[in-house]
Amino acid sequence: MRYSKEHKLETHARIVKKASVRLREKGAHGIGVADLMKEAGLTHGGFYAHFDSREALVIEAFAYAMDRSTERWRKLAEVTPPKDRMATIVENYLTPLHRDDPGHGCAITALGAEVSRESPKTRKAFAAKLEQMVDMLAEQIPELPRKAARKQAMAATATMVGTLMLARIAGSGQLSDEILDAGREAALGRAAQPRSAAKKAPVRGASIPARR
Amino acid sequence: MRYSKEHKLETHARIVKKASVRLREKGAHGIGVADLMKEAGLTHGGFYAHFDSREALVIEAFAYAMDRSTERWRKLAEVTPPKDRMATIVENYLTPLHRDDPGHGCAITALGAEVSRESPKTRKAFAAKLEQMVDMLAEQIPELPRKAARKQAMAATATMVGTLMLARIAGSGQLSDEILDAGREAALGRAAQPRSAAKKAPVRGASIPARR
DNA sequence: TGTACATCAGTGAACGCGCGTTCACTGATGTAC
DNA sequence: TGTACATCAGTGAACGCGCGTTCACTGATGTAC
Repeated sequence: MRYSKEHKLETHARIVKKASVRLREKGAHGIGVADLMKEAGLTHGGFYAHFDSREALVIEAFAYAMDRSTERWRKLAEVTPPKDRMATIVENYLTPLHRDDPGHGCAITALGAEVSRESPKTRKAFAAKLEQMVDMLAEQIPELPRKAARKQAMAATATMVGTLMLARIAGSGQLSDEILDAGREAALGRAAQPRSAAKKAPVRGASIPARR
Repeated sequence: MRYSKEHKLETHARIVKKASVRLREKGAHGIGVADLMKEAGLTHGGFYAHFDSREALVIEAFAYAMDRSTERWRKLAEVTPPKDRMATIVENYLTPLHRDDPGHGCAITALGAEVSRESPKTRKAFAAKLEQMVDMLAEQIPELPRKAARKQAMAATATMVGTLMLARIAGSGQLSDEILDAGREAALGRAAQPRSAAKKAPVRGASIPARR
């Protein structure tokens, strides 16, 4: 069964995409090559026609997840008035929906701690994507000088990531919602003027297609 | 070789203590039972005289790490003027030393994301310890009403945890230090008045014995 | 245009290895007499 | 006090299993003639 030129690329992309979801759900070591291939409708034997090693797939899948998030926030910012951009991102990030669906959510929260323990190659690849994301967020604060905007973007990212992680540890009950509230308020207070809608239920996915 | 009554308890405690370090360093699944026992100077066969399963040790080790951290911050607050307490904790938390020594550092940052994927039993045990830590921190903000203090404690914890995680992803270079700076500033700005020493090198371990 | 051959993405069995767990055994020390 | 026995923390071999990786093979389709 020999396939057309694009077929291999499509298959490769499908494996990466599915892996990026399952790895975020189960952790960087929580799912094996065989199951990852099954996700893409293949058997494990074909894996090494696409990747040099399991680690190579992990690196690609992490990069994919980070790129999708960065792109998602960038698009969300694009359709939002400049002064509300950071606030809108925070509100879309710190939601019960995001907390309860790590597979389609932020790779930093889901995999960041594990990444810091991986090989330098994996860690550095992830760090580069992290910096890209921070840069993109800094661009959403044009009213500040570059360096200050970067600092604010880093702090906002840290608060969002930390809050989401604490909320996931707490499960999905009252404590968890309390944590989301606290983090949202803190990140909003620092990020920008709270929008009029700041106290209403967040609207994640309303103006931007849900990530898949 | 039959031992005295206390001997088993001492051995048990030693296994838990050593495991809490190695698990924070290597991740919740990054080190095996045999190596954990070797850390305590024992062989793997004796493990099940002390624990029902590997997971049981993991739960104890996580609880131990969280208790030590909570106690550490509580003691540090005790020797600090009330209005500087949160700031002092933040300064002691967000340091290159802490970033580069996860084994003796915060279990939330090192293991939180993995915990959220573990069994409900493990996750709930960890969540209970997290809430204890938040309560302890809230007590360090007596000038606020209970609920507001809790919120602030949660937000500060989230910012600290998130910042430390981002800094570890970034390694130990310039980007990483920039992240620590940004997080410190954000957490301080929210936590309390920055101390006069806020811009100097942090003094982690100066007034409080280093954790071991 | 038609035919023979080459290609290579994908299959499924097999590999070596490390893991969590089990188990028969050891032997120093506590206890019963 | 002295002696025989019981205890049980700790040892090290063995188990079953799942993992990442390798490999001989397949067969539909591209290519050479």
